[in-house]
Amino acid sequence: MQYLKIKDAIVEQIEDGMLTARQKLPAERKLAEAFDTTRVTLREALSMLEAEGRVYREDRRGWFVSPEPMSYDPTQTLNFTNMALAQQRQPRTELLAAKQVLASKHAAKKLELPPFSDIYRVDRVRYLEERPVLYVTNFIRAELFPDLLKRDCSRNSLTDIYREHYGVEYQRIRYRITTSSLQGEIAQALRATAGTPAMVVERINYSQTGELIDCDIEYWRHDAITIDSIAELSA
Amino acid sequence: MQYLKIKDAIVEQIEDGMLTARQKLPAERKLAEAFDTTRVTLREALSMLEAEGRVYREDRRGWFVSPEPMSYDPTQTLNFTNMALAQQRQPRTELLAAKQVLASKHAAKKLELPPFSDIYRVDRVRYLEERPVLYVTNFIRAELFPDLLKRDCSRNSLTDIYREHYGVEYQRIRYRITTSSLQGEIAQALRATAGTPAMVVERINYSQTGELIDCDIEYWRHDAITIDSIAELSA
DNA sequence: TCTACTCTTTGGACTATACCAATATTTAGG
DNA sequence: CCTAAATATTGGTATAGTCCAAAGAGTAGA
Repeated sequence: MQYLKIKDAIVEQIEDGMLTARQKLPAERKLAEAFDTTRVTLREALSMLEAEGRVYREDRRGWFVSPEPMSYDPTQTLNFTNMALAQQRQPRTELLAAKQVLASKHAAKKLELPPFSDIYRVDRVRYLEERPVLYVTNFIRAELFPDLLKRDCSRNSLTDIYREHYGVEYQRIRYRITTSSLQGEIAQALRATAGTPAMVVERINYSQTGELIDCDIEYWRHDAITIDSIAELSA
Repeated sequence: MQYLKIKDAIVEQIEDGMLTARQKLPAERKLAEAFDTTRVTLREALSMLEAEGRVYREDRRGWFVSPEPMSYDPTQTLNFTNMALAQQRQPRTELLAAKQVLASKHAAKKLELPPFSDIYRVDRVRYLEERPVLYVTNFIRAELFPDLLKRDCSRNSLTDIYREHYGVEYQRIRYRITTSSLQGEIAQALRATAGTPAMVVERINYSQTGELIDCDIEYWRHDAITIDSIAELSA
């Protein structure tokens, strides 16, 4: 089982600091030669390291050393930007689309609305140190936020807009965490190869008055995140 | 991209009910022939389905259709058995080892104890419908539970023993969720191939009096679980 | 009927190679 | 010096086998 040795060798180089976070590994053909094996076996080893979250790849660009994951507490309202800054990371957000649409079956169900209701849909990609790590889609009950899209969604966080312009704040969050893999446009937006392991966080958010506000689906590159939280039991 | 067609064909068969939960897929060689391709490509497709959580494999035994994941709320004290029963699933637990050991560096740190302290270590494998899905290791502060190992750990849940014999209950839980992959003994115990995607849940549990009781590391087959919880924000 | 041994099938791992399209790099041109 | 076109490199996908050890099935013996 030769790929174990390859794995270990690469892990050692990472831990010894020969390879540092976000650094590109040599080309597959070069690595395969260095380890005296074929690309197939080499890629087997790399895929395993990818599953462990030690390396990641960018589609057709190569393999890179994974940086430390960001710690994420779904029970905090802290938005991505503030969460990142609190951890001395460099966040950036790219707005892909913000528009009013008719609710899909899936979105309508999540928002507890009849099919084809008017909702807002906001798609964003979020970066850490210029690496795209998160693809988020928000579905928002339109009737709660008239003219939401006239606010500058590309510069302000949604939670800030909710609070400042509509007096609405998150009070209760239902979340679900699953593992899956990145496909299609989402994979592309994250510069990932289809099939890259992912962590999926789905949240449904309720306001102070118990009203359902919005829901979001987050696709994280799985090595970029660790969920970290505390639960108090009321017993 | 032929493996996409293979994926879709298999997904379709699952969704049409031709293949049902826990059913074994045909042998790789048969499938490869059926799709007119090589085993390498076929395995590529299967690995992708594995990453998506639609199929799983048992080491050297073959590929199977993933059943519905179990929903797991880390903020509930419900132990595995009750959680499973509440969801009409059939749980079983196998005790691998329960012994008093000297704390490893890692365990000592988690338990906030000096190195080489006396602790209990309990290793268990948990099954759903006779499929091994979870490998748990508990590290327990020995001084809080004299003679714990004389109780029947193989028949009773740890939380029950804590409560009934020592009057200790969980009050606060710190948890961390990561994705990784199964390796070595853990993979073996779960009948998994090394490298199988996994969800890792680490918990540190505190009692009513705020005292650190124990911690546990849970390795889940990633397709067997979805984390499902609610957070109330105190704002 | 149950156990122990044998044979066959199957998954895991690996070699060697090939083609294509998207990158990255170099070169030529304004 | 900057831009655009030509070229080289590289990752993604696929073919066609091979070898091995574990698992499963079948068989013979107690």
